[in-house]
Amino acid sequence: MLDPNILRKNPEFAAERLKLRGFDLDVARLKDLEARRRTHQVETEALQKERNRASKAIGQAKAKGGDAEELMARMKQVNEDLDASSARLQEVQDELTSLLRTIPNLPHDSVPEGMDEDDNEEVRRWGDLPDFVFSPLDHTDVGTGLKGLDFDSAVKLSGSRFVVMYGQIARLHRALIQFMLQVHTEEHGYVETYVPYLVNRESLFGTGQLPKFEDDQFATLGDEEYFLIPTAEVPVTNLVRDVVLSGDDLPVRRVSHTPCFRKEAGSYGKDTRGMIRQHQFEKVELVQVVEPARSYEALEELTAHAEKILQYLALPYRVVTLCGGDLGFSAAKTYDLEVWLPGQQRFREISSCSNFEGFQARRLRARWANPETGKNEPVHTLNGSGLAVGRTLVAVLENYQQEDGSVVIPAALRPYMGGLEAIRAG
RNA sequence: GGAGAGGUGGCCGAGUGGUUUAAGGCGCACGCCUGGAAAGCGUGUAUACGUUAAUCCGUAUCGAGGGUUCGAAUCCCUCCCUCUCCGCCA
Repeated sequence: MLDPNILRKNPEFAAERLKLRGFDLDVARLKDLEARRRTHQVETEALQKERNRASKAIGQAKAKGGDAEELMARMKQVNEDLDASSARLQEVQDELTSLLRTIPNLPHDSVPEGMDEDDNEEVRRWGDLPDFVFSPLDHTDVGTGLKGLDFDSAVKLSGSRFVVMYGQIARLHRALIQFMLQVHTEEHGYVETYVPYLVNRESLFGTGQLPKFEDDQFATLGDEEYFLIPTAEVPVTNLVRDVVLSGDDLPVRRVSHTPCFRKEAGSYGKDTRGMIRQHQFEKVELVQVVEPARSYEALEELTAHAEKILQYLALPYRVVTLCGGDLGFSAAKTYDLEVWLPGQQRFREISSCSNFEGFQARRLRARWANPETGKNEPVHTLNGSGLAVGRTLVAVLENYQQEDGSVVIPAALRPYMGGLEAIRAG
């Protein structure tokens, strides 16, 4: 949720910033609703004041054994007016709230203009693109060739957009998770965090998936309503919901490995082959909760932490700043890490690192006691994949494939693979 | 699945229809006291919105929503959540 004071005091400014992401803020409607809210609020409060005063007078009169009939009769009219007035106020407030909830975050000043991913701005590249003497396969062919990936069985069990893994490939997948957790906890100072994979409606609202993106979420059937988490961001960030942190608690840095479940509604026919876009995938997620003044510094750090994994794995990648039009609903600024996939001859997203500023924090009522102002103020929240495990497996299979169909195991992963140096067929 | 208890400010906790304007305590902040500290004493200490130059002040908020009433933390209804015990269970 945006800071309501910005919308109240300077809606033109908000509209200007929102234009950058292609969102059209109806300033006239907003102003009209605000004006009406104010009118109805003043009116309602005046009537409430009248009621409170009269009630007290009645109480005092009765305490003295006096007669309060006349006063009580007069209150009938006041109460009727009050009912009507507060109904009008409620109506306007509901309309304002639902409008407010559909407004995305304001992009940061440094966010480039643009409509879609073609307008994203490349910040830097790391690593040399591999030079294959043969024509590299995509991960689907590499994995099925090694009998480590099985999409046909997954279709039987569940349908499309799932995978079954066997043997050393399944183990490699697990090794990636262990390796990522190891680096982030031991080298980057994150606290390993285990969380529920089923969450309630309130949690999804807190991080911004609801109410707007309910169609993308899997939910359980039956009396109890649970949503399957689309990312660990949801449970981990919601840990600070309704919490007032002290300055000493900050920054909060948590890393969590979870499966993620997404309907991928609206991406029918996109990436149907292989394990790029799955309904279920593993991810190691980095979450930070920081004091507002430090959040952009934290975004750079968090992005570097995610990059470190790709560097250890010697996977070439680039960093792009998402343009306004490509920015997620809750984010003020996002860097995507895109890894090179030789099978597709292109860079593909493997991590998304975002600063949400106070947008999530206001929804979550996540605050900190600012020693300078002496007030409880919204914190800033950030997160980023460190990394998407399935896609990292894809990148390893494609970048480390050999002409004979085997896959060399990156040196950094060998300790997690019992020293194994390559995965071979048979 | 069954039975019971509970939800009040940053925390604990009193409060069964009207001086509750939410007592009291803890914590915190400031002051007094002190050579310095502790103890003690005093003052202050929620959020949002409205009003305002600012203060004052007003209104709302006692898990949520609805109802009864001139008036609800308190009575009634519905829902949510937490805890305890029993049963089942990896």
